[in-house]
Amino acid sequence: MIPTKNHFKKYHAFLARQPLFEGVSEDELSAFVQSMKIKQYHKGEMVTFDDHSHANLYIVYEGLFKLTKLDEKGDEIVLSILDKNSAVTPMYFSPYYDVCAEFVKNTTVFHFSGSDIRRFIDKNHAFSNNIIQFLADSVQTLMISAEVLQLKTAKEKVGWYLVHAKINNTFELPYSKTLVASYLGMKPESFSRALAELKKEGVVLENKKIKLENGNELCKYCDRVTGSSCSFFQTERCVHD
Amino acid sequence: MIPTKNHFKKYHAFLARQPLFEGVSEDELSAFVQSMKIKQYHKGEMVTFDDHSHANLYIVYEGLFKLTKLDEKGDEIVLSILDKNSAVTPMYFSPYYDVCAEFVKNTTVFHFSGSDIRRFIDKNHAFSNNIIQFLADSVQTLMISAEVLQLKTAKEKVGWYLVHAKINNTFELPYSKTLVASYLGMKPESFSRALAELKKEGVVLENKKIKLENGNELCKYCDRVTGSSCSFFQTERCVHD
DNA sequence: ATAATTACTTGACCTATATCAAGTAATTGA
DNA sequence: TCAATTACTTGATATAGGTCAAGTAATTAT
Repeated sequence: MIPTKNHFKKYHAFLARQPLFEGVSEDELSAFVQSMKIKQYHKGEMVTFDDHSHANLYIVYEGLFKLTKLDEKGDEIVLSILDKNSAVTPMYFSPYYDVCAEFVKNTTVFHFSGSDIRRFIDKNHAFSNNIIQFLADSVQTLMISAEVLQLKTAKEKVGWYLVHAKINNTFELPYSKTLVASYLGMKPESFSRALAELKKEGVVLENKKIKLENGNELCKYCDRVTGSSCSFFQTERCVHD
Repeated sequence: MIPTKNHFKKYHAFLARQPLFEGVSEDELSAFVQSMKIKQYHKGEMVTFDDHSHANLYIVYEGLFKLTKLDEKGDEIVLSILDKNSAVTPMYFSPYYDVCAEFVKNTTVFHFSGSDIRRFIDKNHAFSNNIIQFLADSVQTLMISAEVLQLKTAKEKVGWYLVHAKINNTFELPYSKTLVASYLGMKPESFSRALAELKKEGVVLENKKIKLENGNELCKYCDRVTGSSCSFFQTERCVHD
């Protein structure tokens, strides 16, 4: 699907808000919108990147899906959860690396071909730097995930996940328990039991809303990078130094 | 330590061989060598990146160390093992992300300051693209590690690690069993038991040398990305399609 | 509005790998 | 070269979280 003139302004404005396009001029951004393709996926769909789609860069306009890696036995790991404004680019990966996108909701993604992206990188310095920052963020996120998945107990994993919702002030679990559990590398049963443990510590999750008795019950589950965007950070209320 | 004129040519040649500097002209490379600093670390040393060293890019000239993340209990995960020619750049990471370098052997690293690297990226297109490729490779490696660590059994993890040595034709375990075990997120005892299991399948590890009865015993532990550089790949001897 | 489906919970039980312990083998360093 | 240290192995035991089962609650679709 090619964006109609009708929608052009809307998409332009959407891209302008993306960190990937920060510092990119209006004119240059228009060139991006011109080369952009739109694709919709249905809830329940599972798509693997083939040689061709490997070369693309994707930005989620609307919806929800998870990037997973499946093994022969049918077990899966969730590499990341992507929703509105998330981006993913397998374009620099080996074409033999087969990840899978599983769509949790009906989803609209914008994508750019590998050759277009390479052209933009070559002539647009801000964009090139944004790509570097985007990849570096991905590296850091994956390193933190590795740490969470390998070092933390079930209760600590859930506490760690919930503390994000406290820091961004939504106090809400953004996805279903099952989805979050799989992202944390645990089974829904274990997630449920971990929540029961946390309840004893004053952390209650009631229809996706997190309620805290004193307000600092989740601090012990926080990591420093996440904590650095907390309003408590570097005050005496914060556990980090 | 600043490189002496004496060593200048040697270091220049070393950098010229690094993928990070591929496509960078001789002259430009000389500018890199000028701005380069050298640091040596001793076996057993443990160093965390402070606000300042966070900004650097490091390349290992000689030696061996592991990048780890420690938790309060003293448990650690090994994010990567770095030896000659390995590179690492925390420069794009949050200054609050505290990883640790543990030196396994006496090690010499070259490093470049964040501001120098940013300058090089701005004026050198090939270098900028190399940085993008380097970060993308890191992302892919971390994703594959996540998969190996979460989805595979102890025996599968060890088999997966050993298959690399078959594919690169060294048939040698490059590091100590304990180090490899920690990289695979397992204890030395489990590594030892996994090796005992593999022995039953015809895989023998004898003073770091891998011996195979038929030659294809490790193929079942291979992943497609690793397998794509195997001489069996896309022949009938390969398990991948 | 109601049936069907999916999400979540709780209990009983199982299993892979960690832990602890005690030993042998290999490496390092005076 | 020999003592000290570190690396590795093997067995016994513990445990966190997975699996299976059966139920309730919440969504979704007709």
